Amino acid sequence: MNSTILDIAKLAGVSTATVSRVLNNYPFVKEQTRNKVLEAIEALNYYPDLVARSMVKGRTYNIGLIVGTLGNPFFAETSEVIIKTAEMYKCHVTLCVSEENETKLSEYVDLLCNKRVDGLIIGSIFKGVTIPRLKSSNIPYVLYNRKNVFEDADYVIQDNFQAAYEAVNHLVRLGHRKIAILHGPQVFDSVAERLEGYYKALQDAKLKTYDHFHQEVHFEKVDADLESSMNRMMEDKNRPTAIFATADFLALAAIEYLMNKGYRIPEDVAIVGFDNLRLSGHSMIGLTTVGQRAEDMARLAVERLMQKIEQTVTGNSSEEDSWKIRLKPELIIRRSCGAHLKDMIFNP
Amino acid sequence: MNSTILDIAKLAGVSTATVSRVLNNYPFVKEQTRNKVLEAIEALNYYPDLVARSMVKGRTYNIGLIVGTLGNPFFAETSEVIIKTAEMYKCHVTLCVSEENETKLSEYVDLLCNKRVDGLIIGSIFKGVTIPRLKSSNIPYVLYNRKNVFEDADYVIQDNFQAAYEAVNHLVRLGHRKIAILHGPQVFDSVAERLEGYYKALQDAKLKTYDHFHQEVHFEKVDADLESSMNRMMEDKNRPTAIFATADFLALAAIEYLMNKGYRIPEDVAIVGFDNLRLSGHSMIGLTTVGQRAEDMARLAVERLMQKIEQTVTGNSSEEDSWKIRLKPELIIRRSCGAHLKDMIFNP
DNA sequence: AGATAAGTTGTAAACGATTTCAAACTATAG
DNA sequence: CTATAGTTTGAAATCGTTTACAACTTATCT
Repeated sequence: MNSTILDIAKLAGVSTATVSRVLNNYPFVKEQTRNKVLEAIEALNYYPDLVARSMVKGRTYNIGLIVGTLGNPFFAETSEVIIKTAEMYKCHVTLCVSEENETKLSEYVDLLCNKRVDGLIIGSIFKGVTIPRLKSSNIPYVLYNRKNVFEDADYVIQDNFQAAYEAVNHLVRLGHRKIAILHGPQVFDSVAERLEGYYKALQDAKLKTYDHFHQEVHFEKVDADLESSMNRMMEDKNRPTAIFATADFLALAAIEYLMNKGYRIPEDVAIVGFDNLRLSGHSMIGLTTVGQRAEDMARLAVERLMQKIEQTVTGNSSEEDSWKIRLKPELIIRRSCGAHLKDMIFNP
Repeated sequence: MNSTILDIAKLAGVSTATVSRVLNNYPFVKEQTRNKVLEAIEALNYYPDLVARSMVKGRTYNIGLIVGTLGNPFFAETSEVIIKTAEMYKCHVTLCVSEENETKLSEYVDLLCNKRVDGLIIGSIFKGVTIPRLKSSNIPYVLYNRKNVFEDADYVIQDNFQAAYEAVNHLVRLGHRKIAILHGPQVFDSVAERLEGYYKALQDAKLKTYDHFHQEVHFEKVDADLESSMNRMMEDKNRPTAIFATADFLALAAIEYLMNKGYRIPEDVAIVGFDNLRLSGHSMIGLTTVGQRAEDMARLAVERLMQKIEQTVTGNSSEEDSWKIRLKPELIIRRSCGAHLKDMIFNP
């Protein structure tokens, strides 16, 4: 169907080697032959078969990207940045959604390796999990957003601990003494670190916490889980006056729950989230939150991956350089924490 | 580095043909040899090279997906559904973001074809544009969300005209006489159709429209554009009492603008959007909007594409079946249109 | 002119699988 | 015991490129 390099060669009256040379802009091709070949290419409407090229070159110019779900705006946004950045290196990306499922993740890695992707970027990984193929094959890969598969993996993440600490501390400084936390699954090290930040902030402020003050929500059944979590948290006589949610979408859901129950935000309950989703900044919402440097994370991950791929291909993987980056996020103060109520601020 | 089928063959003491046979579960391989081969595979930690396989099979089990931007939740969500659906057909997807740029779109199609993807799903296409490679190569492809590249392309879209008609008509029935429209670029046929629906609804209700009642916002510079568009619309003495936005994110931005200017929603200005983004349903927002059947669209697009690929591969492209699907969206009534204000409804 | 270098091309071997074809082996029936 | 059909295997071609190597031309220098 498609014409091949051989067709071109025949039509132009040269060898396939020569065609390949003009295709790849080698020097030392006589202008005259180059033109003959170019004409043949034009005439036969030829396009190179990148699959064949990949096979002999040993590079596909494809990288694999595994994220939890594109329903999470963080992943959607970073995926786009990754795609665009990869493009600067002439790479395409094959996108997989793991649904945060360990088995699927492992299968994707296998499949992508079999497809001979040049490298892997993984945004969806779990605390203690090791992925066999990632160890056995020596494909370059970079983690982002989460770390902790095994010791020596390169990654770029947020400083989750610090960010959570500051977020909670902000609530403390606004006078809150009863601060609860609504968090995602602890198998994500990011969540675990945010929890630690929360506890440290409480401890430094000498505040007590209670069992019903920290509630875990499972991502698979957010709606049901959230309802019961919030019930446990708010139906106790000893109610929190502020809630730190480890993700904006949890914060938004909490707000929804609270408003439906007749609580005012932030007067009755102050809320701080984490992520800074686009909608969180909307004036009808005004969620105080931790702004992730999502774009930086995505871009850095790709740049590092490309560097590793380059090393692999040139065999210069000499240096034992590990690469672990921890970005400093920023607290974005809006309405939901009550900081705009002047009389409250700095008046503990 | 990686072991090949030849290594397996040697170790197992058979030919590569036999190895291939057990790899592909052919019948007629003696149990004993099968086991020898399996052992060798195990021993050498062998994984098939899918690139090589693609070359001889003439199928990559890869499809290309081109969307405008993952920043648009509609594309993020549909991309995920497409990825998951494709997976059921054992296909991976290479995702490209065109940024709604015609040239890029064309280049992506070229590149993806060169990569020998089995098919293409395109969500980002323009009204009059033709993409040369789509015509010249006979790669199967399906459009979704927008149509209208050239006459005979398969597509699945919303019934944008009807949906817009109903949305505007809803405002009419709520008693509004001055209904404006805030819309995206008309190069998208979806937008153009929504405009037509708007005009038809006004016409049927014998309502007048004014120049400053319809404002176009360009996606590249939404913020600046929106500000000036809304200024033109609202600073006229003859102000609309209701606005139909052809996209939720425009509606949300409009709400933000209006609230900052001190208007109350929906008492001063009623708003209806289009998309039903997740956040539009949030109780702090309550945007009345048109619910797209995004998931259906995505799933159907993949299913059709796979069908076409199957036809291509078996050569059964006999029937002249064109496939054009128009899904019926649904109006989702929430607070922003004012329908909950009982005294207004059905009392024009 | 002859040596040397530089430019230009073609032959053939990869890359790692699948697949056609024929050959060899085994079992069954007459 | 032989014909026949059904199993089981391997040799070699194939997919569409790139590339190492050798060979042949042409230009340059002494």
